[in-house]
Amino acid sequence: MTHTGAAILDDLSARGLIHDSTQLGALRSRLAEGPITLYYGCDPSADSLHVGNLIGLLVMRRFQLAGHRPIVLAGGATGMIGDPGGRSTERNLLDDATLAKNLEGIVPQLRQFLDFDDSPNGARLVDNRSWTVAMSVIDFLRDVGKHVTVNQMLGKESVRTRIASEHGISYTEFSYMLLQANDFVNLSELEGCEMQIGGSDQWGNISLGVELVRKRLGGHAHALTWPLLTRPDGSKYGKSAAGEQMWLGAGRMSPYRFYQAWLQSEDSEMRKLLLQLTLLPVPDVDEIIAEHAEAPQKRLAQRCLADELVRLVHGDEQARTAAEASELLFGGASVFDAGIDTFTTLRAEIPTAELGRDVVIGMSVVDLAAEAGLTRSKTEARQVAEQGGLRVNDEPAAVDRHITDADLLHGKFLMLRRGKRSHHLVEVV
RNA sequence: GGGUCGGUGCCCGAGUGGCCAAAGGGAGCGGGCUGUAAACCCGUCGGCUCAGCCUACGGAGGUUCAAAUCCUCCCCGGCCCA
Repeated sequence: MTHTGAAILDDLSARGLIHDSTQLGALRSRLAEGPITLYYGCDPSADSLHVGNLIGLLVMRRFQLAGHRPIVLAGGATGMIGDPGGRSTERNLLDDATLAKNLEGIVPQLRQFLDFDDSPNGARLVDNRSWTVAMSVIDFLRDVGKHVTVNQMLGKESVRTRIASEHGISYTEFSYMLLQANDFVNLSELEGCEMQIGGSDQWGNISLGVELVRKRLGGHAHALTWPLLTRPDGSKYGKSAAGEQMWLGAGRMSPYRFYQAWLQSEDSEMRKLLLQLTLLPVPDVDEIIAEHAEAPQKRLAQRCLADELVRLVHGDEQARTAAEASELLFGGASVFDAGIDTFTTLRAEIPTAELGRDVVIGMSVVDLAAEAGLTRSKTEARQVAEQGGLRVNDEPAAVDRHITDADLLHGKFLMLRRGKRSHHLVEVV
């Protein structure tokens, strides 16, 4: 067990994970007294979590490893309302069925990060619908609304920007922060929860919750936020360099694609990413960075990051496969030496088109590239071929190249490659 | 409601009867260099049955041998007046 007691604050600080917080001194002495219960809210608006949730999950993990008790709040109720922050238009309300389906996808992902066992610091998953749905309007106004002034609410950045926008903000979304604040109160009462954590964009909502807990219960309430993870150009780490949404669900983004996305991180970002997105001890990270600096072309740091993350999100087995696939596609080995099991593995990791044998044999590469989805059109395929960027089984293919039996490896696989980084597999069925 | 300016390819933006699939820039894509990077250089950048054809310049009609460019009506946006 690492960083017990208050030492975890020093670790978080060393990783650059503390942005806003309530009185750090008070929090430190509280943590020194013994295990604390804390919570982190996830938005269940999709059936998978995404990179935006990574830091939260990991910070929860760090606390759990330090002996504290994490609660994941799946915002079933708040998810139906929608946080007004960061968006310019009204959000669609989620219905029960969608919510249930989304939770089904998210729960297994949470289990990858946290131990949900019976031990004193076993994680808990709660849904705020359990105390929100049953609450009457009268109770809400009396127990929550009464303690918060509209002046306070209007002062929040998320509300201000929405009021200034042409679409405005509905009363429903305006109420969001009250529901979230009420969550903290309920978790405090029901679970003895004393702290809420979240990204810095949540600070407004979180601090309101802290105030409400203090007013309503007179109890302890602490809060901590981390800075939002951004790229050097200021954009969020929500998408890969290729522009794909970075989901944690294998069904939405294959482990290989996920691995590749992190592998392509910039040198200048590596220390921050390793510190904030992995559980590697700080000294180890510094060692990796030092070694990386001596031979950046080896991309040791990127490999460590990608490997750690795939292992955390998808497990050891997937991390191994993703690394293997990457080595095969980029390591310089010939596809002619690859066994059939390798193709079977690749098949699950990269886009694969299934086509009939009679269709493929005799087909021109240009047509095949377009048909397999490697290019958007035949014209594009032709242009890529003319510029020497189209390959069949790693051999440059001219525009007039046609597929023959000899091109089918193991009698059924064919590797199409566009440029250096884009691969499609064709499987004859 | 009146007036006025404008709506061009993924985005910005030239073009005001033929030489326009339409300047220039950005993004994208391929090549070179390299580290599956950054920067930089070169090329490419609507589609197809590709020396040609088809579809495109807000929408629908019209004038003309010929329209993104002219005319009519309609839709949408900016600004000014009421």
